[in-house]
Amino acid sequence: MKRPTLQVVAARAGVSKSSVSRVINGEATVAPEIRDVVMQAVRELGYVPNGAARNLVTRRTDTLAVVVSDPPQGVVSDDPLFSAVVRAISRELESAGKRLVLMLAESDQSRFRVEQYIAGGHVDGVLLVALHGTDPLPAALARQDLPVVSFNRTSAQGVPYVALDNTGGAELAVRHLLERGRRRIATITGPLELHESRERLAGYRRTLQDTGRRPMVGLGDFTRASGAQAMRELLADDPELDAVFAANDLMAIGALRALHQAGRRVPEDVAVVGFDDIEAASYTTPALTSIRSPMADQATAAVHLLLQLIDGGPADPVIMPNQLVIRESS
Amino acid sequence: MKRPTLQVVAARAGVSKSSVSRVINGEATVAPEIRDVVMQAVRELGYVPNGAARNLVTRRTDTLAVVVSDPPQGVVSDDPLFSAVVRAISRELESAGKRLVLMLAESDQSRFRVEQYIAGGHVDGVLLVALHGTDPLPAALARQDLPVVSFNRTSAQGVPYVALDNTGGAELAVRHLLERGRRRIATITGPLELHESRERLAGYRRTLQDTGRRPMVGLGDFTRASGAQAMRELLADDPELDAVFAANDLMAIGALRALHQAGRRVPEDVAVVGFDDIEAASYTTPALTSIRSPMADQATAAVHLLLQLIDGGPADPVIMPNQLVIRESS
DNA sequence: CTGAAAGCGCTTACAG
DNA sequence: CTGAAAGCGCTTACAG
Repeated sequence: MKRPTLQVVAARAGVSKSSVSRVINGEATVAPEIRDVVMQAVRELGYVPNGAARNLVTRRTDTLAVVVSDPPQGVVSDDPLFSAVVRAISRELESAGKRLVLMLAESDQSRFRVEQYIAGGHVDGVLLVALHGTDPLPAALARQDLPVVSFNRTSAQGVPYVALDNTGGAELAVRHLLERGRRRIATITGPLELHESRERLAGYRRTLQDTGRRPMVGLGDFTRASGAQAMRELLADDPELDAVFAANDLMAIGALRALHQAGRRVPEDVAVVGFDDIEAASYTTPALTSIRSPMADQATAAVHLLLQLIDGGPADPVIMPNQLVIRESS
Repeated sequence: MKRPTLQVVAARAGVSKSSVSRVINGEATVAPEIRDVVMQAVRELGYVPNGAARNLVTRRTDTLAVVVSDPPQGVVSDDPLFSAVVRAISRELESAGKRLVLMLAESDQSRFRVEQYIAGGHVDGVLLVALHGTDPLPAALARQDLPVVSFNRTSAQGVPYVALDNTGGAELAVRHLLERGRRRIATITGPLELHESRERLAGYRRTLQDTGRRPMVGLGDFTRASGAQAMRELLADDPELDAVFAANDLMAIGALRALHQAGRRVPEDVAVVGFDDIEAASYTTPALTSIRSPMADQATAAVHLLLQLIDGGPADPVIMPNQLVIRESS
């Protein structure tokens, strides 16, 4: 059975299509008796406006795209934070009466599809998550003169963002290790294509440098396996190291495992600090000290910024502060 | 600057709108020279068809909704599997040229919004994830005569599903513990509103029953914290228990921690088996034995089933088998 | 405050 | 194979 249209609601209510439309859209200038008879008809017929027809004329879709631009290995979208971020975004959009189209851009082809989709006028704005520094997407989207907000800092000009204070977070971590009396503090980095990885590394370097210590850098890619691998390499390079700052918790968990296998006690022999404070950080043995990133708040802020931008408001970048959470591993 | 329409492409190419439309949609009956001149104009103008206008007439949107019907605590959407599932679905849809609208239905209000959205003709089909046994959504959606596939078995009649063999998985786990010579095997359940929780519990009960052993059931809700809590209670009830089957890995991880704190060695004193085989299972100390659920395959199968249904094909339920992965904890 | 009419940008029979 | 015309289901000036 076909879905009823405005037309048939109007017929049923004995008024014009215009009036039905006005009632549906809650316009003030409608006589109460017309409102009532229309609402009655709407209810009886189970009428719901056709979205496509409405979008076509209003040029609004009340839909925002969340584009996760992530390499195929899934640096970000396999991350436990992914759910938290998507969830927070979804809730925020929901309470604003908007919808969320999720697109993963893992390849050039899918990146192209994203652009096409956006160009097709399907969404009112775009939230970019997990960009590489060299990602072509922000620039491409900015060209479409559609509101865009990035969840990371980007190299593209004029794309507003809501970012973590990654440098500051790394400083917190390293300073904490120094205060604990650690002398040989290594770091395990995320993939260096990502801004946040570079910033966390920079924070580590700068803090060590201020105290005249030598940096020791192991390369990871934000996965547990890479954290374990980098830890083994760091131990081989300097068996005397007494602390490690991993640029995210997953790698810290991998490092804990590698340290355990190498017979090192944590924190007695080697102190470990992670970054993100995912739920799993409380459940490792020993429980992991970490830098808490307010991901949910960041997501909320990003959505707000985007909605504000869509309404023609200003778009000043936002930097979210972090917090050190001390547990057993340091 | 306004986006170009079919109209202006036609003018530029010196042909009718009909012809442009045919070229865009790749119809065979177009003269090569017309095709060329149209493609040229499309390229020069950067033309992309307006989605709303197209949807309005074709009645297809090439968009599918993924509805995560989850209580506010987020039993499922905070789960590490959430990313894996969403990711697999997204990839599969992408390769089929479809889009994904993600909706979380956490309250009656948001459930209503989901229904409205679906009724608005915005999507061609719906994939339901994480249903309670009593969730009203499947029935409500089925009434809209729109293709629906559930990621769980549902109580609603006529909603095809792709489910795990939860009962069989639980049997694998318990049988394994019995083979290891364990005598007092407890279980920690998921929230019993969820079908899968009940099925895993049923598999546990049946297997124990077959060997005449007494069931010991602790109630959890799929979170780590609940696993730890249930483990403490089970230990208080029966300090002699020598094995526990947790209905998911997160709870198993919580249980490991509680056992550690209670001074029990794993697996010497108590063997532990989880369910799902999330990545974290390999990184616990000791590494966790688990039942591997082919979540990605399940997601792929669900998408296939839905696409098939949309094309008017049959919709036979699918049950995915599980596999025991033995590690150090048992 | 209400209604008739135009129009949003496409696709699709229908002639030719 | 191509084009003119109708129509998808809405909203929105414009009269009244």
